[in-house]
Amino acid sequence: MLHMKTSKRDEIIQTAYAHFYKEGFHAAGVDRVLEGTGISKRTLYKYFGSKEELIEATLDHYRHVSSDSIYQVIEKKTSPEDKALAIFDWLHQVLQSGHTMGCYAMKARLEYNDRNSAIEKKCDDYFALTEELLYPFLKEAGCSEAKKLSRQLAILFRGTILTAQASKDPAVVLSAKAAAKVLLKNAMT
Amino acid sequence: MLHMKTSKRDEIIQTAYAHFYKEGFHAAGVDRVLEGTGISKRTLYKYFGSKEELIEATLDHYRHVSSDSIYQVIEKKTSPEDKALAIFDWLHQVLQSGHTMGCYAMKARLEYNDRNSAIEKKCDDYFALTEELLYPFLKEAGCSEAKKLSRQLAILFRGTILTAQASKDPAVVLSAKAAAKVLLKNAMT
DNA sequence: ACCAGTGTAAACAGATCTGTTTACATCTTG
DNA sequence: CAAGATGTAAACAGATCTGTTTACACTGGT
Repeated sequence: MLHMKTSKRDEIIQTAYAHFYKEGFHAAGVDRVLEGTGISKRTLYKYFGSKEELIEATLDHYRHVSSDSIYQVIEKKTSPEDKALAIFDWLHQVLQSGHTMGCYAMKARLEYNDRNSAIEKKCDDYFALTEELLYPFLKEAGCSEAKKLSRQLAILFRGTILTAQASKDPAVVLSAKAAAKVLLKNAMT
Repeated sequence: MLHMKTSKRDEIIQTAYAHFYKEGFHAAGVDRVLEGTGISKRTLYKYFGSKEELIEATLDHYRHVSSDSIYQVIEKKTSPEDKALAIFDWLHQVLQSGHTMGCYAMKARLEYNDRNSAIEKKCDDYFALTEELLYPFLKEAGCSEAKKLSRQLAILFRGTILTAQASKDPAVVLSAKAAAKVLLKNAMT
């Protein structure tokens, strides 16, 4: 029973996630999200108090999916340097698989800037993940000012996601990874 | 006569630009954009065939305003290295003046991804400007692979705009500028 | 068999969206 | 003054938006 509830909830989240990702948050209405799923609006509004609450849930979903996917690539690397740079390998891989929709959280962050602080927070928390992911590897690699570098690489990484989405050219990622390598090498005193 | 026409057109563009920037493109309706301006919808649809055509015009407007603003900061710098890095000074200045709405073209690009190719193109052209702006300065500074570096710095810059918008912390820009300096120095063989 | 829980389907409310059309005011120019 | 261009105001069309409500079907546990 509780299991079925959760699965229904997840079903809604996944459908909504796909629609919002492809069409945008304001552009995709709740009706269209549910269209053809056999799920009624009533059910949606039972699990989620509002469309924006549903969006928050999809951001949680994105965080989990995205995190798992990145760590799968990281785990294949051995050295802490390679683990830190693996985010670029991950992105390159994603782009080559044909996914050019960019970062879900970035879309949400820009569409709800100064409009919904709960959504803003979920996005900002997601952004913070990149820095938190990088830090221990940079520390382990023995680089000076690991905190500062993790922030710099995270900034570079965000720019890479956006630029790769716009240009649809995976080579952008290689270019950015080369820059990341320079920054990493420079921090190794 | 022609002058008045143009001024009316510009008036619409500026009002629309402000609304779309603050509220988002799908979130701001044409009615709300015109509300309180004394301009009728009929006039808007005379100058612009559709809302999306109007959005294209606001992107042109943003390109001009933004370009002029950046070059004003660049002109104060003397060395080509400082001129190349001036985009970060410009951004820092913008943020400290309280503007935290991010990049207008970035918003448009993400909101109309795979939905309107004319808008996508205007945004992509805007993004390309950064690289085109950087290139001659890097070349003049005598750095190797100026093309590659201009792209890398542009990527870093885009990430900086996004991160600064989300964090609302101008210090992010200083951190990114430091990274840019490292990349620049590294390219000076 | 019964009842509570869970679900769909669909009408409904009230707002808002893009875009058109009608009617009327104002302003310039001959 | 008269003609034409340009503008506002406002109704209108038809679609879509979020969110609520009503009515009814199914299902599992006792």
